[in-house]
Amino acid sequence: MARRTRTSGSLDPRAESILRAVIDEYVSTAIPVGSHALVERYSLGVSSATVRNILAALEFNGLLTHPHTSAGRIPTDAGYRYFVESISDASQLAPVEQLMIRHQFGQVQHASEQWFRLAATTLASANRTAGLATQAKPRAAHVRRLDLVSISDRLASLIIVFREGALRQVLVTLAEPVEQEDLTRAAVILDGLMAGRTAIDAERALARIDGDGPIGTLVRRVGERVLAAVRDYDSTGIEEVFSDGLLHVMEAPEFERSDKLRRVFAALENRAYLGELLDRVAGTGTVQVFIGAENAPEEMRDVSLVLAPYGEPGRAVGVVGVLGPTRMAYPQAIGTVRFVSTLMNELVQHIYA
Amino acid sequence: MARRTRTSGSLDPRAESILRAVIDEYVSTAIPVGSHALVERYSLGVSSATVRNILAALEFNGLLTHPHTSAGRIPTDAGYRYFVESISDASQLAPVEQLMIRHQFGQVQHASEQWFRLAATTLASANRTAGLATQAKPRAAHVRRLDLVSISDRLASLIIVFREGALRQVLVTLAEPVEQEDLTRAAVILDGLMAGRTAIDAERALARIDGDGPIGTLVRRVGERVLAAVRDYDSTGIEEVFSDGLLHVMEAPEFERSDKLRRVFAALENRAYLGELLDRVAGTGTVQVFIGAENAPEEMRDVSLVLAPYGEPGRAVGVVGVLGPTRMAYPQAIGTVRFVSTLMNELVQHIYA
DNA sequence: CCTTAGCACTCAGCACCCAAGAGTGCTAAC
DNA sequence: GTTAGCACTCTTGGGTGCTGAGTGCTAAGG
Repeated sequence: MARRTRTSGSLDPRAESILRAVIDEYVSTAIPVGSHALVERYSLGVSSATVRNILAALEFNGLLTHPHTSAGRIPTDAGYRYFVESISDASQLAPVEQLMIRHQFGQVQHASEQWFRLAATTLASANRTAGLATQAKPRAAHVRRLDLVSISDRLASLIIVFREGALRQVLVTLAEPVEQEDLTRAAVILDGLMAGRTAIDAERALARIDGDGPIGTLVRRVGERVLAAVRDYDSTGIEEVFSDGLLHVMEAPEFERSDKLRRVFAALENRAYLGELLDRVAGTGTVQVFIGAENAPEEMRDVSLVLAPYGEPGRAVGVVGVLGPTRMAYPQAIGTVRFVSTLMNELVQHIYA
Repeated sequence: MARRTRTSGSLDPRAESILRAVIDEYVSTAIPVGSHALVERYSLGVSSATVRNILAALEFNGLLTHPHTSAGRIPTDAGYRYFVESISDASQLAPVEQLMIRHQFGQVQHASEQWFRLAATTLASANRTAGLATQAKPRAAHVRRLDLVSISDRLASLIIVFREGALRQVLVTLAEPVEQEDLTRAAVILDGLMAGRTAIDAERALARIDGDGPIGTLVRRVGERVLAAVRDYDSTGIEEVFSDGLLHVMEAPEFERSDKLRRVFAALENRAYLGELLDRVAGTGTVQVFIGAENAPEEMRDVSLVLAPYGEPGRAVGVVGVLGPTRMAYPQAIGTVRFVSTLMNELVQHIYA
């Protein structure tokens, strides 16, 4: 027994193919898989006894485990990890699926802010898991445009458009009634002052304004609000994590009992950790997989994430991905996530071109 | 037995107080309540045998039921309905709670579009149920402001501000490169043309534009997109139903098994029916309660909704409310929903003032 | 040295039963 | 009209025993 004790390093090809078979089988059935089922369903060319020996070795290596003595084997997080490492480069999405996804994206070209939602929805339905996506967010916010719209006597709506097309709307209460004309005038001044600038530059520019006259005070007052909004936009790590397809996750038998399911929801609400992951992923240029207990937070223990960044490195970056049970079809997930992220790249580049 | 056979009409005061006691007890414990528990915990001044007689009568009237022979009573939908009818006018929220809610709303006065989200969140946490809210939406959309912002050579962002402050952003691809200057010029023309108009008026105005010169074609092209956006805004029944506090619903023991819980999620995704309800509620000026099987769709059978409209009748109307198990603390729910809706009224009136 | 057949052993899952307890409905007395 | 008493019902939980899947080990065979 235990011919190999190294947990890392590559496995004997036969052991590896059996690991694959176990994962394949378990991912599709959710039932622990025994030696007999393996020789029956996969042409391994050996008897169940031999398979048992290999299974025992894989278990010794920490790649498989037993729910109980007389049950079949299930992959451990380490087992999935090994599996994922061994396939992640090769996992290309089938052309049919590529086409289907591309088609979906073709439908909504014009509604920019909907892209990332669509990405989540697409990923969810393609993998039957939860899909996640964030909007592309820049390193340092650049204001592209400012506008002030009168809503009532003393209330105006301040609209800020950022370079990558994100929008912020802020209500501004005014000390005294102001006409739309004056608002427009103030907006033009502010626009000239701040457009194309980052928060720091804009602050400097604003400081040079003289506070004389009603327009001057208005500009100053609104200017402060703009700065606050820009800083806020800068500081929020993740904009908003849009998720879709939770119903798919509910279907997984491992979340049959609602307390298990609760944890999944809690995981999705754990913005702090999600944000950390997203940052980490945004740094790398490629698909990243986080499996079960590799995630620090307790409630993430039985879910896996497959995430990929998109956007222009150093300018605006967002993340798309998938969240599901650790028992997940990783090759499929990695393939679709990678494909969707390249699609999103194209869309972002289209904007910056 | 069966001294009274009328399902509607008022009950003998003693029977009513026992119905209340059953509901009160069952709502807080989720355990079927028996005659013994009632005489023990509520000072009814009669023996359990008498209570049993009354319970039997209430069951005959369809207000209570039995899960099985040797179990206590639980309220039927009709029972809840009777109960709700008997208290709905009186249910004022405790001043302490009013203060707490008011305080929460005080925090975010400036971020208009966040109001309705806050309403949902507040309702969710106050009732430990799911909170729902839609944005206030006008009968006929009035455009308040248009703006065109260059994003790249042939791509511009069209921003439409509606009277009640809602925003729409649409990407417009251009046949040939256009400078921001020309975009601004076109935006000013369109703005003059459409501001303050409904879709029908704006269409007429647009038709009168001559299509000459590059600006003319640009105006026409963008104008079409504006009309499409306005019509779209007009036609979507419900904007978006924001919900929060699903975790609370997951905690309810009746949704222990995830297939039951699934139905709740399905109910939330049933936009068609929700939209219908919201329309119905928006028509009336007051809190409406929809209990269990009173809802037509199958997946709504075991949830109740407490909804109230807010806004200015005939101008912009939205809905706030609560979704939870039929075993819900109705007086509390009705109280908070009513209170939040009046708060939202104040906010909307502030905008239209 | 690896493979395989055979066999004893383990253990979850299921069916089944039984006793306890909660609660009812009915009857007869007050 | 109310209540005590009682027989009856039905869920719940614990306990038992069986079955089948699956393992690990051993010994024989290539």
